[in-house]
Amino acid sequence: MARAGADTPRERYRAQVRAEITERAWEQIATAGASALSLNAIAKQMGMSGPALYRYFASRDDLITELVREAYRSLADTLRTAAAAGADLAGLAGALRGWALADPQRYLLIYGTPVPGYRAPEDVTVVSNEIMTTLLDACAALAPAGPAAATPFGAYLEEHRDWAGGHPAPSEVLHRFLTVWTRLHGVLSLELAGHFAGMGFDPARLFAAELEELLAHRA
Amino acid sequence: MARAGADTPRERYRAQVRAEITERAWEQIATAGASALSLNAIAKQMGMSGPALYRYFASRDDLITELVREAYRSLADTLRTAAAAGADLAGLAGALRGWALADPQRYLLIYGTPVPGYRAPEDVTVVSNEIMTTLLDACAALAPAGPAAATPFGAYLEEHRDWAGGHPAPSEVLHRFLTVWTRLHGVLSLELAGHFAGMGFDPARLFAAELEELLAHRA
DNA sequence: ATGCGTTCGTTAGAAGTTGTAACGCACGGT
DNA sequence: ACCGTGCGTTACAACTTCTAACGAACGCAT
Repeated sequence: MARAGADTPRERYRAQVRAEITERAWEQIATAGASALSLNAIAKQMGMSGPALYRYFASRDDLITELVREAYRSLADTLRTAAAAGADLAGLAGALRGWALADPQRYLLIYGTPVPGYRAPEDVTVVSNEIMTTLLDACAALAPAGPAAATPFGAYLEEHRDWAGGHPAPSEVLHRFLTVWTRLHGVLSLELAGHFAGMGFDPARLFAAELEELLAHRA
Repeated sequence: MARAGADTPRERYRAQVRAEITERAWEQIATAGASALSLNAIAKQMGMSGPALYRYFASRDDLITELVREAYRSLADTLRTAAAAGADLAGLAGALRGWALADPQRYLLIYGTPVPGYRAPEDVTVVSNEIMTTLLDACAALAPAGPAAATPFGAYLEEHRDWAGGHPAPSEVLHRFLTVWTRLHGVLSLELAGHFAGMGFDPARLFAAELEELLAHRA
């Protein structure tokens, strides 16, 4: 009987083939988007017949789900590594932007347009929580959060802070985290979607300005 | 010879069929997303054979482009109407959110994940500019913009304001518009993508809080 | 070393998609 | 009343995902 993390030759081969499949899939997604991902094309690139891939992924959606998993894990690793290296919120924001620009479609696979019916599997919500916790920690480490930081929405969040998973941060910091998240995503996603393309200014500067204001008014 | 806006019976019929096609297309997109749009399914819903639709749209991408056009026009009309009715920036933000929530996939068709190679046709950039101008006007009408509003990025924008199309607003207002746009989009797109789903708080409150801060610190 | 079972990759095929080609028919302007 | 333009049809090509059945190779156990 094969255990979960067993290391039989068959499983090592299987893991390697799965890795090559996702690698080719990332190439396709980067150049043509997730909707254009073709199992047949991947199979031909690997020198196999189309149906062979179904030994490794039950369906196309299954492969995409694995890609979503990888994307979440990659982002969580990137942020955790940066935080472990002593990065503050500004450092994490920079790491986030770098990660997103390295493969825009990978970022958009997570935070872009979702398929209406799709439900993410349980394990990605765990990694998603790790990402949010890393940013939340950085927000908490920023300011002593004097009483002037109190906001009406922060007070409202006091009664709706279950999503923070028992994080000890005061509700003003939760509010702070949400503004950090939404604002960085706002600039980043519009940049990745190309909406600043013909406008002539450097999106990096807008991102930096938004981050600046985020660090200055620590309301 | 048929002129551009002619009203021959044939053209009226053609316009009506095209309208019904896009209507069915919007239904499909709303329930299954843009990537699941099927010309065949639309044709069967209308009681025609598949290839018949190619008399009205040269390709699937052509249909989607028309939907993008309709979405841009609809949003531009919504904002222009609200502005004409005397809505200030807060009113426009509310109109924007209402329009987005009415059909999330329609919003995401414009501001969501783009297909890497896709280039929007010229006429949608015109409507897109109208949308931005409406918001820009509302930003300009807000504050007298005292000298305290000057920002480094605003100064940078002074030399990169071609995209504003000769709008007379000072560069600080241009910066203000960009923050309004990116922040509202940040909250809205994460809400529409369902990333606040399991978190228990009301996204409307976060949107309102972000708008509040946008109106308060008119930096 | 020699089975034997699991797993892999194959081909064949079903059901779906977009899109083209060729064929009538019916509508509308002259 | 005619006659051309445009519309809808069926047939087909080329693609997609995905299932089914078959054969071969691989690895574990004896």
